[in-house]
Amino acid sequence: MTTVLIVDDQPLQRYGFHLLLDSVPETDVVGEAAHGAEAVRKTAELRPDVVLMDVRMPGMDGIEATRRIIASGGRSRVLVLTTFDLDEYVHAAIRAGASGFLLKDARPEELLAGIRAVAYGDAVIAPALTRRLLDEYARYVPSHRVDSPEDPGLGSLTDREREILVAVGKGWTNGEIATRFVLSESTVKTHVGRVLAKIGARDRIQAVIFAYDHGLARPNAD
Amino acid sequence: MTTVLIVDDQPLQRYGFHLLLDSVPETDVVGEAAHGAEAVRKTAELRPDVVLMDVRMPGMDGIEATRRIIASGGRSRVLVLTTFDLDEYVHAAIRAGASGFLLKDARPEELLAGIRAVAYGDAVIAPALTRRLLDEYARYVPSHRVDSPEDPGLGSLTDREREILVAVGKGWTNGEIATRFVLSESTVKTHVGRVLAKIGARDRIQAVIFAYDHGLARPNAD
DNA sequence: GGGCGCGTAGTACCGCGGTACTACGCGCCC
DNA sequence: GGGCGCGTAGTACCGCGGTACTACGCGCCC
Repeated sequence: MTTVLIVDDQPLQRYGFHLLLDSVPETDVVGEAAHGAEAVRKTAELRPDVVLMDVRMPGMDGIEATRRIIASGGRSRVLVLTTFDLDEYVHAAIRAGASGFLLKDARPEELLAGIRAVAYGDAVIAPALTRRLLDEYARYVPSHRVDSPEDPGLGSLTDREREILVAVGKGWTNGEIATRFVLSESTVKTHVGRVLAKIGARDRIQAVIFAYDHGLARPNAD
Repeated sequence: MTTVLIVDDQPLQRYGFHLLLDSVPETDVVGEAAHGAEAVRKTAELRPDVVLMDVRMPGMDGIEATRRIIASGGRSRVLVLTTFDLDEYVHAAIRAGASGFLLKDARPEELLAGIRAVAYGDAVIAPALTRRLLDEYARYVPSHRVDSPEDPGLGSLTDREREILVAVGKGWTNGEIATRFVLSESTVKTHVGRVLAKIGARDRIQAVIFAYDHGLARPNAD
């Protein structure tokens, strides 16, 4: 039996969730809360297995409430429900320690499966949000154990390529680099292309970021 | 109708998937492959909507096959199936560009829902794997911190424009910013254009440099 | 009530950026 | 002497980025 606390500022929405959860035997709604502060208080008091948390609420919102609930150290897990798939919310909620994110328009079975998974200690994310999460994950999370022999790229650059990267880091266009280095633009493109491939950058913008992150470019006084 | 290519080295396993997918009207199995190389070839030939990809196979494994399929630029999406929830596989598969990961012991409805989501362009992850993914994500992905008060040029930006500049500083394309901020690409272009004009940048590359020089962007661990 | 700033959104257009090739001279070294 | 890394250069092609507009709803304030 999974105990659930429903948190939403709209009574009708709470009622709907309540009805749904009452319709199956494995969940038991132990309480409701209309805003963040009440959610934090009732979680401490009722110790539900799962807190079904709306994000947008007057006063303390769902993210801050999640943060406090997780920080309090209880074993209640939080399943966040968002109407909009605004990333700021998702990021903030992940950081706050939520166990899942589903969109409010999820089908009933999805919601129930989500609650089941969260109660079990797993986590769930709505498919529509997962796509972007994976993209971002792939970009930021270092690929330990797989590749990266300590210096992904930089060491494999030739002297010329490093010069080119520095020039790119200054914000110069291919044409400007060609003029300053006395090369054809084709040659510059060839070099830039190789640099991008070696450092794993999608375009010169990410190369600029790479240059800054690796100390190849340094802030000017503007 | 979603067309599916089944990739698994075990004939019995393929047979099981085939039966399952044939049992519902919305999926159509257009082929099978017994190893990675065959999967790559048949994907190019049959152009299925979804490739159901086993990880562990003799010869070219599912990860490498996924990498090649995604790199080839077709519109086939890959749903990876793992028997074990080994992290190395998950990481590698995310980096390879897979649209989803499910455990082989998933319930039939989960698998079908997964295929549906992936075909639709979304992504899915088995709840048991999501937990760890979120933890790692929260550890590595930097939070959107908007700091740094008054600054020449910077002060004339509206809040929205400053948000856009920060996003540009992360190396995001206009399309990515539009998706993450839930805006049209036109709107993003309008914002970016105004930002460039206000800070006196020629293009977004100089805007990235500006962001770094003014502390709006900060190096990540990479 | 009208003006204004802001955020949103669209159309049209063009050029730079990036990819995918091929090519070749030069110097080095097995 | 042939292979190889490197720097140079070209062609072809396409898409994203950026510009130049217009437009409109909303909230604020004179």
